[in-house]
Amino acid sequence: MTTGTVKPSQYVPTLADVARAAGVSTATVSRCLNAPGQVQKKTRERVLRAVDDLGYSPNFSAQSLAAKRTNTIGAIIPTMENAIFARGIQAVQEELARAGATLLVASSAYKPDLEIQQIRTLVARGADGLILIGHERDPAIYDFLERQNVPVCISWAYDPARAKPSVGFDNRAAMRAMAEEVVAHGHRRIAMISARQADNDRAFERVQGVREAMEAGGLDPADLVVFETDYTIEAGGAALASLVASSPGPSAVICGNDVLAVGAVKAAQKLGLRVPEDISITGFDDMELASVIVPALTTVHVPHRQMGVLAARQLWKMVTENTGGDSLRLDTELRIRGSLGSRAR
Amino acid sequence: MTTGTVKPSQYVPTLADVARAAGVSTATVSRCLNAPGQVQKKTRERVLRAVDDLGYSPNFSAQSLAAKRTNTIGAIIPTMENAIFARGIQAVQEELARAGATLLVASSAYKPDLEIQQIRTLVARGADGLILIGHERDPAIYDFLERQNVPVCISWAYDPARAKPSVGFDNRAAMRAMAEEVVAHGHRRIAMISARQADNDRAFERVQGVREAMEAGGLDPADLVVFETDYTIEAGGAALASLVASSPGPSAVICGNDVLAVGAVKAAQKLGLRVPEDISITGFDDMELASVIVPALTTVHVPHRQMGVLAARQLWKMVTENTGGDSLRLDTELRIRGSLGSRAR
DNA sequence: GACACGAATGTAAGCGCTTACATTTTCTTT
DNA sequence: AAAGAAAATGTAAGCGCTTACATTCGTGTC
Repeated sequence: MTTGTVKPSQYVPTLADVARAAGVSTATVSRCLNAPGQVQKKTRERVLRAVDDLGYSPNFSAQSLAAKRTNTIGAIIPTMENAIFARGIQAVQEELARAGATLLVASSAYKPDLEIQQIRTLVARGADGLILIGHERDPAIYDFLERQNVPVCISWAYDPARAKPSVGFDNRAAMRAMAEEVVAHGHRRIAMISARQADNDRAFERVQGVREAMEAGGLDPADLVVFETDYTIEAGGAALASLVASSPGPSAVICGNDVLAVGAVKAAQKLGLRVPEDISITGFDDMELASVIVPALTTVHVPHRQMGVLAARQLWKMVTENTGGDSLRLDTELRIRGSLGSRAR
Repeated sequence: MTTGTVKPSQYVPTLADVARAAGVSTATVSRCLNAPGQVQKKTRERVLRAVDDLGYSPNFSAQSLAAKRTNTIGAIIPTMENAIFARGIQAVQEELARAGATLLVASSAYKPDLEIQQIRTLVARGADGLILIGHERDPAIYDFLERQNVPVCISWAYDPARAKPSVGFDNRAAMRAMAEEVVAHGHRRIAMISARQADNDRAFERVQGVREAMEAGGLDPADLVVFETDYTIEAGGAALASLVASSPGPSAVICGNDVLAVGAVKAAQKLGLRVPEDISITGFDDMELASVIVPALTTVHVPHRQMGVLAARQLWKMVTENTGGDSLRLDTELRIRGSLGSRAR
């Protein structure tokens, strides 16, 4: 069904139209809108009425071209389809809205080159600052951001040793705590399902965390079998199937995130394995899914919303005060639930 | 940890700098970037080298101010935290990227006035077109969009009788099919957990669908108990608890979406009710959660990704060809799974 | 070799706004 | 009531780009 063909080109009023209608200069109108305190009440009312009458709304491009600010923050996340990013980014948006700024979201699908392209796009669109996930990326792009004078806040990671401030958690320590718990449950044959470490420093850090825990527990970290795959339920399931097919199969499988873990649990059950009696499985993130599944997932709780709020606040401060930012470490918490049991078989 | 204090104000090159460096006019540089065919190979190479050397990238605001287009589409969804919107919107983004356009996402938290504000913001930012969820909103805002000459495509709903083209599914028919299945399973005491109908035409349509199915099945639609609440797992659980506490309790609870249904299933189990032996529960959307939970959710499968792709394509066509758009109906499908059983008690 | 013609390039006028600076008005102060 | 200070408003110069129109260049034709 076609609802029309060619639309008439409507007239959109400009600042100058409002000024004319109100009998003032464009400067006064501009001030009415941006610094109402500077203009007399009587004039202001006249101008605002004209704004209303004409249905004027400012042109963003002109505004930011003239003012050299956009009040816009860009965020580039791996994907919106993972609820944890969606939730964190929702919090960022709400916090920025509170400060009068807008959020531009792009996703990189975990691809470094796509991420670079998105960064360039957002900067070209005049993002006043950027929220990026994880520290690791081509130094050239950091140079570019430096040159363009665009402040950056890293999230979903914490490492005060890096050049850019980060608001997040220590992926390695968090996963180490989880793995220590697994070791404490008597597990010796431990395997891990992870995202590709090469493109993802959080994944890398988490694997390191497991290795550290093994070492601390008297196990040989070289024995850790790491299966790298996509962050999807299906991939997690396939990974688990492949891990248990090997000999000797693991008694505990530590997953890089909850999505993988859910896939692993379902796959294990489909193979006739009982979780946790026959095999223990752990996750990371504590998304809703984790406590809905049976057995509930033992996982690492990450305060995604809070992280989003704090990252937004931090970055906005850097933008408005034109200062470098502070790094902020958030605490994660172990959530021990049904999917982790003591050593089996 | 503070990583810096005051940043030096770096110099960002402009078109004019590139022109000077390459020894051509700004017009030629502009053409090199936007219509390379119009400039001779030799000149083009010289210009592009200058672009590279200087690390030039165009200023978006200036560009769109001059060209009066932004190549930007805005989308306003109720929330990013519901995976189904995240998924649909991710598809929209990918499809638009393919066409060389960018997506701006805002969320309204299901609040009509917040949505209006977001619409105005996006339009002011120069969105060339808008994707909105559901048809129902203040006519004044449609007038505004008409006046601003911003094309709109509605999604997550389908109703060719409305003024704006929609790419989505028939919420009423889809839910009616689900409810007919419930009735066919012998259920007579049916209750529904829904989002607030006043603010949400999809919710309203779904309730109507259930009523139609009851009528068609010889039941009195007035007997339908509708419990309105937020779209969260907890709210779904609370709603279920309250429904079963009433007398006579329902033998089947139809939920407005999967999130509510998951909450309902968990709550029922916590109350010692077996699903579906003691009580049947159905959902809507077929999100991942639906097939992960035990028992798996009987629900209505909605092709969210495809919907996103088609809506994006439709809207972009409206924008570039400056035409009215077509409405497109997508099919939903019943997914009968473990959570629906035959009449109990 | 002069001419016409299309292709390549240049010139310059905006796009709609902000803001430094100039000017006018209003309010104090004596 | 005059002078000076402070507040309100106006003037106009950009911000960095696109694009209509003007100009120049290169080529083929006779």
